Amino acid sequence: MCNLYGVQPDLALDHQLCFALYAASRRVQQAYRPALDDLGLTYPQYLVMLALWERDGVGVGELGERLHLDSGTLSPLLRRLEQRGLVTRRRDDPDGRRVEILLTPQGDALRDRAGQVQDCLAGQVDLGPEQLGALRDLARALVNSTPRSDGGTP
Amino acid sequence: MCNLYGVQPDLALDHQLCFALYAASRRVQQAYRPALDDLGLTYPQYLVMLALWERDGVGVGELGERLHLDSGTLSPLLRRLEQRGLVTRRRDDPDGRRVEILLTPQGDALRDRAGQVQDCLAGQVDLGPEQLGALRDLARALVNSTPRSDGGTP
DNA sequence: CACAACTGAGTTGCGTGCAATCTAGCTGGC
DNA sequence: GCCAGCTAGATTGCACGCAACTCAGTTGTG
Repeated sequence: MCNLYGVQPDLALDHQLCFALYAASRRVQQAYRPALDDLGLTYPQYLVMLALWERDGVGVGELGERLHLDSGTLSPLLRRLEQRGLVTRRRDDPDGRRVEILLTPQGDALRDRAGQVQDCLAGQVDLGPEQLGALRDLARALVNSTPRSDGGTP
Repeated sequence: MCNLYGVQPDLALDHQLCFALYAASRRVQQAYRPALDDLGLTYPQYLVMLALWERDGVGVGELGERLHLDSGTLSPLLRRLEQRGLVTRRRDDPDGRRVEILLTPQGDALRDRAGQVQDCLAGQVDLGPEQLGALRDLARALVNSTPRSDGGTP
């Protein structure tokens, strides 16, 4: 845990938090994939739909704030969701720069089928509900710690 | 908050394990980025180097097994590492299909500078060592649970 | 030995993530 | 009213991930 130039600070892959999170995140995406294929959604698209089911009629920026994503990622993603008829983008606000994202009836209806997506995880992951809850809370704490600012290593 | 179909299992974004892990993983990548920029590595490239510092002279398949990545991801990544002079790929084994990945002296030397990369996380994340350890263990348990097989939702 | 089945890497296509840049629209100072 | 500066999205370029496929090389069977 300490590192000068002499001591080697445990570079082993398996001991790295970064790798554990990286692999766990992709592992969960794999677990969701079959269910999401049924809905015709990718994993990030599913997360966007989750956010919109919670509250739509928001701008791209607000959506990105909730998902920690920027317009460079969301713009093309939302275009695809629009092409599939799940959302619409309106640009007629008082503020002509804003684009409002709204669910279509189709997009809203998809919500009823989304419950089964979560059940998919339960059958595939060997962690108890308690452990999953703890993992979720820890991960959430990690996300909210010290938002993107300058890096270290001055 | 509840739809028909009886019990609605809480579709709120913030309660989802999938989102927590997804966001946490990207958050950690952001924390590492400044330090990795100094080394001229991307985050996945850094993980590959970690694996190779642990043991090199391995085939692409073995490397992928350790990292849970397939050749479709590793082949181009390794090509870039080779272009930067950090690894070499040899194809003269007894088994002519195998490609052995070996660290160059440069790639090996980079290891001495990699210690500082981990210190970068410590200053940016508001989790104690205990919590980080717990998170790592949980995430690792999740990764190793029920490897990629068929999906759910029969 | 001949040949089908298998295997290890590589390639292709598509959808992210994200930095950097661009563009259109708004806003404040004069 | 005018223009510099700001802001919200969109676009561009590059590097993943991963499914699907190709290709070269090996192995098992007769």
